[in-house]
Amino acid sequence: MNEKDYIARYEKRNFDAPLVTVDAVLFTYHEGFLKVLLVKRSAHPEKGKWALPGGFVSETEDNSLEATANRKLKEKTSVIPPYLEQLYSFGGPSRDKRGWSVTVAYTALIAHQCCASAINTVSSVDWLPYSQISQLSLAFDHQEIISRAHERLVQKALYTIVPAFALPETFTLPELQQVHEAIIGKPIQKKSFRRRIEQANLLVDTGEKRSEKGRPAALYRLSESSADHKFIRNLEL
Amino acid sequence: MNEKDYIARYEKRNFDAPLVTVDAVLFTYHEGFLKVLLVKRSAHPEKGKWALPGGFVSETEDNSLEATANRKLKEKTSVIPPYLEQLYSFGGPSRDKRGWSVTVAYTALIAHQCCASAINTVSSVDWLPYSQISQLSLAFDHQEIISRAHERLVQKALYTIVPAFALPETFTLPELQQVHEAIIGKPIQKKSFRRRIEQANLLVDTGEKRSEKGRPAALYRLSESSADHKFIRNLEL
DNA sequence: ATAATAGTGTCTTTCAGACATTATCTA
DNA sequence: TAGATAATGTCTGAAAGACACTATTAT
Repeated sequence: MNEKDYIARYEKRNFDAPLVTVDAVLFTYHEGFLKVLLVKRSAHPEKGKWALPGGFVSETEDNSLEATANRKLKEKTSVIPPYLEQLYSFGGPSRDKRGWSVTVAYTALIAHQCCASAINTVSSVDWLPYSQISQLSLAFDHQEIISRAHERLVQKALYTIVPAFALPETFTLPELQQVHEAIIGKPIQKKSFRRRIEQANLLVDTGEKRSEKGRPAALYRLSESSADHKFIRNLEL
Repeated sequence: MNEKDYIARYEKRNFDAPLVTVDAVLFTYHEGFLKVLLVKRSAHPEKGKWALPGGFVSETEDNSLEATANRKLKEKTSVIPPYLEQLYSFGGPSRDKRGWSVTVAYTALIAHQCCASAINTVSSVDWLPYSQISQLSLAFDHQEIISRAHERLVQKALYTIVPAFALPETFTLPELQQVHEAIIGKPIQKKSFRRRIEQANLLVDTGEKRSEKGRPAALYRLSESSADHKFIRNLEL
């Protein structure tokens, strides 16, 4: 038999396959806190519990796993996040009561204001402070997924400026530092933080300033491909 | 309907689900070369092409994705590798002609001698130098998976001593440096390499020496949990 | 002027790069 | 002793930590 015939006769449903879902841990920064987007489950299983936004891969709608993640996030926030990165795949016989399942988890970042309206209009979707999540009873193994996502985000905060995607398009350096500090959970030396960003040319000065109390701060935006930049030396943890 | 009833009535086969496989990029170091284990496909699809060791998740045999990876590697090498880490999941409608598929890829490392006998006895499994793989026509998207695995291994070589798992349990420092150099593809300063390993206490001196030509080199083994150690500063690329 | 916040100067510390030097083995 | 390889000494340079200092706004 040649390959063409083999493919023609192949029947997926003759084989037992795990369930495949995609889940996203969407972080933002708001009012001093690192927050995670959670969705209250309206259907079985785990009905009524908070869970990560996500769901089954659609063979017709999705051209990639990333597409599934973006589609699911858009359903809940009405926008596609500016930063999305695959985190890890979790699989096993008992993480979902329906049977052997795999979820491909993504980490995403977005500015809080970007989807504030979409979220405030429904009660089943909300931002929860990361620090409080460990006290909740989440669906499936989502507690573990979130903690793994946070772990990785901490690392990113030490050698990239990826956390900038949790802020609006323009932001001040003190704001960016606050995000980093909220993520890693301890203060950073202002000088070290600014020096490395300047030397690597990761930000573009918009020329504008933002003033609240005290001296106005310069407003920056991310420069081209600065999301990919890795410092060769980490900040101290 | 309560959750129990829902689960009892749930029928996976009513839903179309992607195929789920696990593939492993198993690296080793031998005779100056970084090599990858490949398997010649004996069945459709992609029959006759070199491919990564891997296959479908078995809902009955496997308790996790890692278990699938280890099972598949053991089938080919007769041993379970000392280092196994999830790399990335690749998914899409066209990477496998049988339909929308997901593969969870792992990176693994093992000493060459560990599985030399199992591999030499069959012609369908072999170590191929990493540098030659890009010229082969591999099955599925395995070319991309290998190149992604290598990318990650290069990074690991710059801030961990994970490459030590490509060597036997005891090894010399010059050997370890050679592995790192084979991975990153350029020479490393001997002093820098040794200094950081010594300061972080990552190796244990066995007290023995190995002599070929010139001064005998001390034999070391990995110390407890040194696989998890991350240097805060990378070596130069 | 004072308080508040933004931003800089500069000294110290840490650790990798460079490369010369010494040590220990075999032939 | 010469050649080979292992291991160390030590100076330089780059970048982070620490923290004092200056700058710019509002009241």
